Order: sequence, then structure tokens, then C-alpha cells
Amino acid sequence: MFIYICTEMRMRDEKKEERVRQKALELIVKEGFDGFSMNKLAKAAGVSPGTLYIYYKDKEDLILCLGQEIGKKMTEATFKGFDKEMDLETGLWIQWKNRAEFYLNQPLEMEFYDQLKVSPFKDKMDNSVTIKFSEEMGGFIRNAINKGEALSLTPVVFWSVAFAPLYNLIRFHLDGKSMGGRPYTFSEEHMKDAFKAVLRALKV
Amino acid sequence: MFIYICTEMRMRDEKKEERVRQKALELIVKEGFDGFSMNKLAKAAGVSPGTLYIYYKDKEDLILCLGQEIGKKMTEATFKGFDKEMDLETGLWIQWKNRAEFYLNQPLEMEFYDQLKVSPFKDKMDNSVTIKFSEEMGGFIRNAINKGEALSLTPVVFWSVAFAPLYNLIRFHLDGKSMGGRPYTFSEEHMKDAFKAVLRALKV
DNA sequence: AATAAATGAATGAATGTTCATTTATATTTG
DNA sequence: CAAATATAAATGAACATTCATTCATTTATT
Repeated sequence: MFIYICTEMRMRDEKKEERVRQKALELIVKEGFDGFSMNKLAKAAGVSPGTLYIYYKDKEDLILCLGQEIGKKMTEATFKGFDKEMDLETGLWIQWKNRAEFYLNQPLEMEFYDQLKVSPFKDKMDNSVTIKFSEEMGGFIRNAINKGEALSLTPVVFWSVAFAPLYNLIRFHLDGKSMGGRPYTFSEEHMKDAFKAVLRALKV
Repeated sequence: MFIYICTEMRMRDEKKEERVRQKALELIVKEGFDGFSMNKLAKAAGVSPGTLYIYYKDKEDLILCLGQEIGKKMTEATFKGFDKEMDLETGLWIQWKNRAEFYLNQPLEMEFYDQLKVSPFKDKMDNSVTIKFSEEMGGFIRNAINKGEALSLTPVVFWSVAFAPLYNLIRFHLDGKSMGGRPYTFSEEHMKDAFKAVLRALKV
């Protein structure tokens, strides 16, 4: 939220702040925005309700701050080691690996973000972080097309074909089940198979 | 919910029941599960709170019933005119058209279902309807592979590559924006481009 | 007359938020 | 160095409001 310069004041307990964030995530993922409340959160985090209003303006602010933080972490993780000048296959694979790693290792963040994205909160979210990233991605796509590596597709279509399948596999995995409620566990092999298919779709 | 045989009893007002369903959808989509309440719904639907408890056991039952109903409508719409013996391109295209038509014409249902699917309610949903259809889909995929039309892919991977891109385009459309918050409107052309790409991914 | 539908006021529990108070700590003062 | 001071952190009881749900009563239909 804020950075305080410490002169003549009691320091904010960062452990406590972090515990609030963590418990908020856990509660929301387990109980949904519906079953989530400030008093429950305070109790779960071992903190007074009033403390939450020192950290955040109100409940909505808390949720949106959490969302923005996670969004930032996600996009940064996604672009680790990525360069828009890379060739199609290399760049795409790095993004797949990055995304899969993040989602699988941070399931709470993923679940929370998914809930947020389809909830009415989505309209109130600040997506200034994602703008920069989407420009980088746009550049990558344009490059691949100009170099004659990829078919000439609108960025939106390209993006949907390139990443939605991976995202969908991970959704299945986190739900623990796929179509028709059948049990499902993600695997590197499935990811590679899907990636090969997607590459065929995009390559010229 | 229930079917009543009418002998010596007052008929349930189906207009009222339908109004409740419609307003529930609207409220949940606009305000989320969070901002949704039984009293608000009663007021919005012009009905007494008590009446809701004649129609539904409780709030959760109401939400789950709505979800089940919509899930059924969705799967039925999806498989209209579809036959698992169809060839890959024809069968897949029919499903794309069916899905797109339903989602675009029933945005409330789509938004509601999306919220439900990522919420903790999802674990309490009865998906017996979707099972039958996912078997039909499994048969279609198996056929396509056996006939040598499609690559040999696990159903989960096949499904993800085949439909997630379309679903993603429609999500962008309903949000009104795509990556980086850029405005987006779905078009038949985008759908066709994406479909062609997906076909290339799956065709042998 | 019989029966279920529908009502709506009422319930206690839980909600988000506030605020007067207390606690802890960094600085200043003696 | 120790005590006093200043300041923000943190508390938690209390608030009005809203919540899901109930039930005695009324309404409409067969």
C-alpha cells in the first residue's frame, strides 16, 4: 500500500501485513467473495478488524490491492527471460513454461485472480501493468509475422490460439477435473503435446 | 425445481418464478455473489422474501439450481445438429457456431456460469448432464483420430486446443476488452480465422 | 371448503466500518 | 545513558445496517 519513512513513529508490522494478505487469499479462494468478510479475515489473521482499515481503505480496496499485486507478479513471472525479438517457437515456449510454472506453484494466486477477473470487481481494476506487457507481446507477434514465421493473424486471435489452450489445461488441473467431471492431473507431456499443436496452428 | 400435480390447490405463478430467475441472474452478474442477497432479489423481482423459500430451499439452492439449468441449456445448445460421426471439420465448426451463438445471445447466462465455475459453488454442482455430452464429445474425438483425420491427442489436450481459443475470444468480447485492456468486439471473421488455425493444429 | 401459494413483518446473526483508547517504538531531552 | 515525549500502529467494543431465514396470516384457485 504505502511506504512510510520512519521518523518518530512506530513501525508497521510487516509480518502482520503479510499474514493479512495470505489469509485473505486463502479465505476468498475457499469461501468465495460471498463468504468472505472483514471480521472473518481479522480473526483468521490474528488481527483486529480496525487494523485492516489502517492497511486498506475498505473491503473493496483490499480486494483490488490484492488483485493488482498478483497481476503484477503474474506478468513479471510470465516475461522472465522473454524477449520480443526471439523466434516464434522459443519465445512462445518460454512464455508457456513461465505461465505454467507460476500457475502451478501459486495456485491460490491463480484461483483468486480467476475469481476476480469474472467478478464485477474486474471493471474497477487498474491494468496499467498489463498494458506494458501486452505491448511487448504485440511486438513479439508482429515480429514473428514480419519474419514470416507466423501466419498473419490479429493479435487477439493470435493470443487466443497461442495461450488459451494452456490456460485451459491448468484450469482443469486446478479443478482436479476436466470435461464431464473426469479426474485430471496436469503433466509436462500434455503441455508439450498441446504446445506442438498450437505451434502448428500459428506457424506459416 | 418441482412438478406439481394440480388438484385442489392454487397454481404456482410461473411468471413470478421466471421473474425471480431472470432478476437473480441480472443481480448476480451486476453485483457478484458478494453483492447479491435474497432481500434484494425479492425486491427486484417484486416478490416477498418468503416466496423465494417456497421456490428454493435456501440461497445456495437457488444459485445451484440456476447453475444447473443454465448448464443444461448450454450443453443442449452446444450439441444441436451435432453428430459424433461427423468429420472433424464439420463437427468442430458446428460446435463453434453453436457455442458462439449461445454465448453471444445469452451473455447473462455466460457471465453467471463463468462466475459460478470459478467460485467455491463449483464443487457442489451436479454435472450429470455434462457427463453424457462429454462422452459424445469423446466419441467424436476418438472417431476423428481413428479415421486418420486428427492427430492422436488425449481428449483433454484435444478439447483444450479445440475450444479454449473460441471461449477466450468470447470472454474478451463480453468484457469489451482484450489484452492490455484494449477495446474488443467479436466478429465472424475473427472466429473463422481462429477456427482455421485450430483446425491446422488438430488435423493430421 | 380445502389447499397450497404468497405475503411481509420479525428474528437473531453477521456485516462493514468507526473511534476512543492503548501499545510500541523512534527520537529528543535531561 | 535513561527518562520523557511524540507519533503512528494496533486494538476491540460498539454502531447501524443488512443478511438469510421463519412463520403466522392472508390470498387465490380448484
